[in-house]
Amino acid sequence: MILDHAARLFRQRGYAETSLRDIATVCGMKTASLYYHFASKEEIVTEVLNTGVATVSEEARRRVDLLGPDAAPAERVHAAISAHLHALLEQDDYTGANIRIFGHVPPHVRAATMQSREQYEQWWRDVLADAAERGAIRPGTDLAHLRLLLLGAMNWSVEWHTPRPGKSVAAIAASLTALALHGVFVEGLKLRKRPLRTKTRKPKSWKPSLP
Amino acid sequence: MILDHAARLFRQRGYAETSLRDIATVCGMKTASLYYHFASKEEIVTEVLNTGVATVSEEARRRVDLLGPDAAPAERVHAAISAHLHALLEQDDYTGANIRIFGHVPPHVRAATMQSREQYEQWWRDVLADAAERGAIRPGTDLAHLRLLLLGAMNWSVEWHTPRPGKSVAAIAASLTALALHGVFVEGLKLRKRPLRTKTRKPKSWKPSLP
DNA sequence: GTCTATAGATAGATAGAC
DNA sequence: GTCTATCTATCTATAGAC
Repeated sequence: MILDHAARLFRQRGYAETSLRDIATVCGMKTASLYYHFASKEEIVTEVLNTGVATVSEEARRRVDLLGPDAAPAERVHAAISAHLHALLEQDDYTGANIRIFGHVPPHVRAATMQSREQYEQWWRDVLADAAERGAIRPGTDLAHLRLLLLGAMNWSVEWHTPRPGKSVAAIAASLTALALHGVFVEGLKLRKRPLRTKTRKPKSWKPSLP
Repeated sequence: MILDHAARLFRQRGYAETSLRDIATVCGMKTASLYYHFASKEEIVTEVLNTGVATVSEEARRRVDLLGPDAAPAERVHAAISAHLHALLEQDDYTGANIRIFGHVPPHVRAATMQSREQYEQWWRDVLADAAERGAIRPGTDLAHLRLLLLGAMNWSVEWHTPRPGKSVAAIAASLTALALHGVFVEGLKLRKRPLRTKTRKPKSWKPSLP
């Protein structure tokens, strides 16, 4: 399918960096043939963007609804995080393309795909507001910041995650859920004194990876 | 300064979406004049990217070092988060441009700016590893995930933050630090029963904003 | 449905006058 | 240092044959 190839290229290279010639080539055809199926590059990218939101939105709703209406808020948040990351990193290329190129498409294309994005964002507001109403979220928490920071932590993973055996997306979801639930710091702990060092830290070799 | 204008346009519009003509225009000159100062568009973007990393790196080290070597790990992490967000959203356009376009520049430009990025990333590893060694981080925490998720939550803010009176960057830093330290969920709580509803949730009007 | 051929616009980059 | 003029490449898109 043409859109599948387009989504993959957009996710990998970006919008402006992907020409119709590139898309046509991986589809095994010439540039002009694309115009039998689509009116313009903007029509192609609009469909890719909308499909991307639909994919992650449906997956997230499905996974959360599966838990039933009386599941613990923490379970619901974990399901939402897990589903979002799955759609973004494993399901197909549409959601990842949306996240990577949305801010780089022409303004009227952004406007045309904004509404579906907003609806999905609203669903996240509802999930967190529901948890708060049920008393599961610490009073005083800024729910808007919480939502934006969680979505940011997830969305940015398209910049650094590379599928590898032993590096499961489920583990990322578990890490982020744990972070959201109870953080990572030990509190009320008597800190160990900083050990004396003559050198800074182990200059151990590290693999290049974003960011 | 030419690079200042270039950084602003790259951050606002993206790399491919910003032409040398655009940069020249806001500089009050013609395209050809840029070639007296720079050899190519790639040279311009390389300098912008490297300056972006230098800015955030210097600001973060400065802010953390200011606390002294025996400051509590939580204080150091808060300073690091606060400095990163400040550089990204308030200081100038270089860091924001780096975050937004790094994944969209030609591969050899990415390679040429990778090293400074890696060094800054390594500094974050050191900050978190130091906190862990001092016993401040819950055992079993995946430090690589923690770093990537924190940087993601921060970096993604370039996609949604718009400077507005009453919406301080310090508040975002406080929210993320609180999230990292102790999370937002109330634990061991007897959950309130979900209130019965005839309709879903308030369909209240909401303002468009990313994501 | 896919092709060849090409139009029309715009990009990065260069030559040379001032 | 900045300009005008221009080169060359590439892009989106169209026309029309098969």
